[in-house]
Amino acid sequence: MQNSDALSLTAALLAAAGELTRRINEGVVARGFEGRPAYGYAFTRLARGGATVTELAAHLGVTKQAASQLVDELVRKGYVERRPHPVDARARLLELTERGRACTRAAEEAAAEVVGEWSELLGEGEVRVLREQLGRIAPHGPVRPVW
Amino acid sequence: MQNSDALSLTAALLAAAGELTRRINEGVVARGFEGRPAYGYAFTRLARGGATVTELAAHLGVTKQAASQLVDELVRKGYVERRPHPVDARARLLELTERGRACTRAAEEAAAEVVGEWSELLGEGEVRVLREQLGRIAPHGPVRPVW
DNA sequence: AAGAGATGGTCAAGCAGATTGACCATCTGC
DNA sequence: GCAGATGGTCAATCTGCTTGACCATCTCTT
Repeated sequence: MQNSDALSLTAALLAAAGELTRRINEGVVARGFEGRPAYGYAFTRLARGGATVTELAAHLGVTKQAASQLVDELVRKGYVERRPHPVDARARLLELTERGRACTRAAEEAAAEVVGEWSELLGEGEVRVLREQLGRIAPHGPVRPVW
Repeated sequence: MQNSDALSLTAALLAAAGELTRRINEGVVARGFEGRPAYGYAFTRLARGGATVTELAAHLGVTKQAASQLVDELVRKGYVERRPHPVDARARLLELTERGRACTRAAEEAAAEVVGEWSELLGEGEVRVLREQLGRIAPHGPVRPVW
């Protein structure tokens, strides 16, 4: 294997990830929600039961201040609520509103649409293999690309 | 296929792309070059003969002003030279310096190192299939992820 | 040959999303 | 019950990018 092939794999990964992210965002917007891709990564964390700002920050790989600003935005747009934490009076439990859950579903639909196209191209089994292999090579990769 | 699986494929793609990008950058730094991941995408364009700022901007998917600022930085650090364009007096031809080419080689080595690990995990053939499939599903994807 | 519009590039100002640093309230362990 | 750790916010700042304005040069049409 040539060294330069390794860079082309990087480019292919970034192209595929970028394309998918872009089209999910488009699909979400087309379904009547406003947002930027970062929302999705917050939603996937919040969807499995609430989280604190600090937990969300860790999930996103940003400071808690940055996560807090994002949450401000999500609250302002009606996707998330800040509720008192049941056992820790310092903390607040972030929870998706009904609209937040609807937006999550819209993202899933949009993603499924694109992946559906890919399945037609490669076959459904191949796409499944792709996901499994990606999971094996970067099980703890960052949720968002570094650059 | 469940809709939610489509999002997990997105996450896996982003994780793998982010991990690879991060490790290439680490490897480049470890080899004595300073930079951020964006450099690499500029280098790959400049490596195949020079380019103008406008062409570089198109390659990177940013405005020509942003590309010009990046080039300022690359020139300041000694990776790139602005030379007069042979046939167009408005334009300038950007070219990698010897140091710029060395940095490109360092990135290729670093990338090959990571991909080598992946080959041990999946097998070399599987990695090649991975690259080909990614190329098929997003042949015109953006060089950098949208978010 | 010349003028109009397109194009390459830069300067300047502003914005968005992130960071660092300081701070307060509350929790936890000795 | 006190000391230190932790959750969260406010404020200031930074970085990378955008938009808008502008000049020099190219290209097309006549």
